[in-house]
Amino acid sequence: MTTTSSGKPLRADALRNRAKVLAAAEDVFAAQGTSASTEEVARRAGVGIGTVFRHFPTKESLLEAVLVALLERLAAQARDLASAADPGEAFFGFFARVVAQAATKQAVTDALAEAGVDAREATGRTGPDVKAAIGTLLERAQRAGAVRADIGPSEVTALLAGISYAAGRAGGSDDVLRIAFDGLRPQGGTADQAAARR
Amino acid sequence: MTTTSSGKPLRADALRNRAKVLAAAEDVFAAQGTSASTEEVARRAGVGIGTVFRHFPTKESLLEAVLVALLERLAAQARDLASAADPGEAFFGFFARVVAQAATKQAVTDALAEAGVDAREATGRTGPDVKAAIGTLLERAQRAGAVRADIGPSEVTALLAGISYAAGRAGGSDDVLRIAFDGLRPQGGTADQAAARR
DNA sequence: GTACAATCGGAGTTTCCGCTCCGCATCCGA
DNA sequence: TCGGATGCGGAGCGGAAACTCCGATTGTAC
Repeated sequence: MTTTSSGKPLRADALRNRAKVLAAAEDVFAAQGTSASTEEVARRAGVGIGTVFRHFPTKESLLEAVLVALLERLAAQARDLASAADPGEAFFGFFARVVAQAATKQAVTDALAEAGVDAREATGRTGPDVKAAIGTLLERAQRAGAVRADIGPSEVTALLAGISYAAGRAGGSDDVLRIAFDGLRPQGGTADQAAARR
Repeated sequence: MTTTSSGKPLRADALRNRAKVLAAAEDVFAAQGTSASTEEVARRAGVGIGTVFRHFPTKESLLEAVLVALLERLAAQARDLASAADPGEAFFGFFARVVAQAATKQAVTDALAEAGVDAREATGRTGPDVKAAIGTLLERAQRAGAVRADIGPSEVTALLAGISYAAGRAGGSDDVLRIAFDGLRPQGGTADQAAARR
């Protein structure tokens, strides 16, 4: 991450500017949505527009870089929790934390959706990372009996994106989260069986 | 809905064109997302751009009209199911139907989100309609013991929006739907749940 | 049938935004 | 310290999309 795509080492100031731009982009996109203008990012970063476009030749590539950074941070958080004492608590805690973040930062939701569908270039590389990290978190929780056994990382990621979306819009995210958690726990039987039993 | 905002009766052709524009807008926004151009809508409707802007002075107002139409249709569907034989089936069937629609029509998701937050002018009038219709559906299902008793229409609407969003992006919508349904059912109260709730 | 008003159509205007270009500033190796 | 290479800044280009305006057209009352 310290070189350009052509392999040349970057000058010190260029490296600094690249970081400034990335941080500013993250702020701006989080606050105003992904349709915020590149000029706004440049202003926030305290650099010229030309600088932004030199480091990220396309607005799409800038967005992608921001999303990748978000996803990497998510993956790191998930990995940190992989060795927690209580697997169930680790899994649900991670879930809740992501949703809480998404409530204010719309970009997180987009990032999660992106990770689910990928099709993008760079996210196609970190997307699986997130899914893998969530996967181990999920597996441990399942082995501990805290989470139902009949779902995989894809379903969790999709649900995460959906609940995050809901939390970002509506106010009462706690209740929705509770419903999702209950749905994720081991069920007393299949849907039909449960219905027949009552 | 047959007069302009100034109260004058509309000419017959104007009325026809207005309907054509609305239908075309619904199609276009469903297919290409809400960022589709007004010109595209006009082309699809077979009218000039000027006509579109006369009936809907702003793109936002056009979008709003489309969303209101969607919400009204949703509310009508919900009301029709309010007298179904099996309240649980009615509730979950409605839920599944909405999600299935959202998988292809992104606009539905936006409409639901809009209904949850409103803040808009016209949706502020039909949003409550949807919520009320869902409310009766929910209440009957709750009284029949098919849905947990500790949630209200707001939570259902939010969850509906979130799951619809997830279904529209990721592929495996069935599994996510299953998780949501299980979360919506009355909870038997596993040891963990009982411990967590108290 | 006629006249008038309402409506239509679409070229043109305005605004906004992604992106380029190139003279100037800054860095860094010798 | 000095010179070449690298990076910076921001005016400006190109195009897309929302919205306006007015002559042509069409519906409707009499």
